[in-house]
Amino acid sequence: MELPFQPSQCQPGLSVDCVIFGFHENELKVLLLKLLHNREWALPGGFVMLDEDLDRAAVRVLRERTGLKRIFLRQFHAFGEVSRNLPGHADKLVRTQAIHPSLQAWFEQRFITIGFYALVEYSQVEEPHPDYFSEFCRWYSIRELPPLMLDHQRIVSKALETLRLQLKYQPIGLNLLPERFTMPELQALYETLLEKKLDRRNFQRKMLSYDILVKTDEFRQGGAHKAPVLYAFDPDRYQQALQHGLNSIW
Amino acid sequence: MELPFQPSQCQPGLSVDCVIFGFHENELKVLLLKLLHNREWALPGGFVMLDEDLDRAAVRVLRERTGLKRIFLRQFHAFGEVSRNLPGHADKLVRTQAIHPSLQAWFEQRFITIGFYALVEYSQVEEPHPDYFSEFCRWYSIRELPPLMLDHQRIVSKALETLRLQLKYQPIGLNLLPERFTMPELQALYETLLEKKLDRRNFQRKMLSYDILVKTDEFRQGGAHKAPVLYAFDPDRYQQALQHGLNSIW
DNA sequence: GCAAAAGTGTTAACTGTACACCCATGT
DNA sequence: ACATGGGTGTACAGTTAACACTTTTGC
Repeated sequence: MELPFQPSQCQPGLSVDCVIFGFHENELKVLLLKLLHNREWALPGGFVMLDEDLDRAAVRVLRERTGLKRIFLRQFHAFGEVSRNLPGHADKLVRTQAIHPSLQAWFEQRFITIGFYALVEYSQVEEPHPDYFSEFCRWYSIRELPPLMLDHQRIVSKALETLRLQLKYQPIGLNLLPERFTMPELQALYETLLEKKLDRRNFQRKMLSYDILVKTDEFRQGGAHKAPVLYAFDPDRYQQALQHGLNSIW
Repeated sequence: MELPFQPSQCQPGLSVDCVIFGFHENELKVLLLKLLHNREWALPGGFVMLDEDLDRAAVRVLRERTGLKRIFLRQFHAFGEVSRNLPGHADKLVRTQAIHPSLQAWFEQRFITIGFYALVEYSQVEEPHPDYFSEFCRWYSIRELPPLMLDHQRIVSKALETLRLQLKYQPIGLNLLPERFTMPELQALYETLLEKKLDRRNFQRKMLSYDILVKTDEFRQGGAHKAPVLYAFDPDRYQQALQHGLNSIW
């Protein structure tokens, strides 16, 4: 039986976990893995090779699960409470045959995990791939998450909190929306994240004033009403806005 | 010879480093440790006990170096590049007698460090205590830092960047200023961090509008001119402002 | 023609900026 | 008395929020 990784090649006691956000049907979703022989779900995660940069490990996990390379990925928190490592956890993994007995010692370690959050375009993720320990993947609306393993619920909450904080001061949407999108679609994203309605006209004006959008000469056809203009983000200006923020006090 | 810590009791390959900021004589300063038998300086840091929460480890480091307990301490980044662990580093430590040879293997590990930044009231830190590996401590203005060990320069830069980001959206000053302070003193802190002059009158109005200050009926006496009013932060409102930010777009 | 969605415009309220003026204190 | 720093006020400019009107499209 081939092992999914070599414990001797990995940084001990350290893992990365990715909260992968997608936006679909006016809902914010996260990609979760269904564990084998277990009713619980888990965040896509992995270990850090001894010769691998921390951030690269997160990129690798993301690539392996979604096939995507160029996405927004940001480190947001290190989770290091002793209590996040439940005593019987490794034992349970072996008993339920989720892992090979030779890996029990590895999973009995006390782990610190570095949380990353990723923003991906939902439709670009064709068929997410489960990892060695999981049965399959699924997108879940953050409003109705299934039971999650260990402290993964908390990790999702913290990621969401960080994402909402980002929304307040930085642009968002690139990586979450298709390359071309309409103003109402962008507004729907904001309204979902903010959990409140915004004025259509003021939203448009404000958004345009940030100067990160490019108006195309195309329209979203096929809708039941007036065809809305398609916009795209100006990648350079978007990056600028990410770095400097949209509205600082001083 | 007594060892300063038991490698077997510590989380392998993991450390915490604290960038401790203080404000004195209109300069932002950081507390640094002078390494033994070495011209380089280092951030106060330490290892994480196996039965110790990550955040607790940072609190402990801070307590051991400054004697302070109640201070602003925030995790800001995990530094995990492979390249931050220089090949000959452990060997050099042994050769210069900075560490006992029995610790060489421990220091040869690849380390990931979690960066924390702390805001402390400069005058409250009586006499900072060096640790086992260092000769003495000193406050350094961030504008003229001495040569720092490994990637500690980068850690300071990232902490400063984070602090300046905080300044843009959140209140600052509690923990950096004495309990009671004048408006011009608070302004000086902002001007130092922002590296620019602000209008005295507009600053006052804006600051008061945030509703996080309490005006006392006392004055700072002894100055050469009109005695300025002393203010204090309202702890509850300050906390609120920290959480919700001062001016969000939406 | 009507309802619903999208684009454009207008005004009033609010906020921020650039100042002027007065007060207190030590020399 | 005056120089300097501190407290308060005001007017103009710029921004935001609330809302009206017009256009397009499917039924």
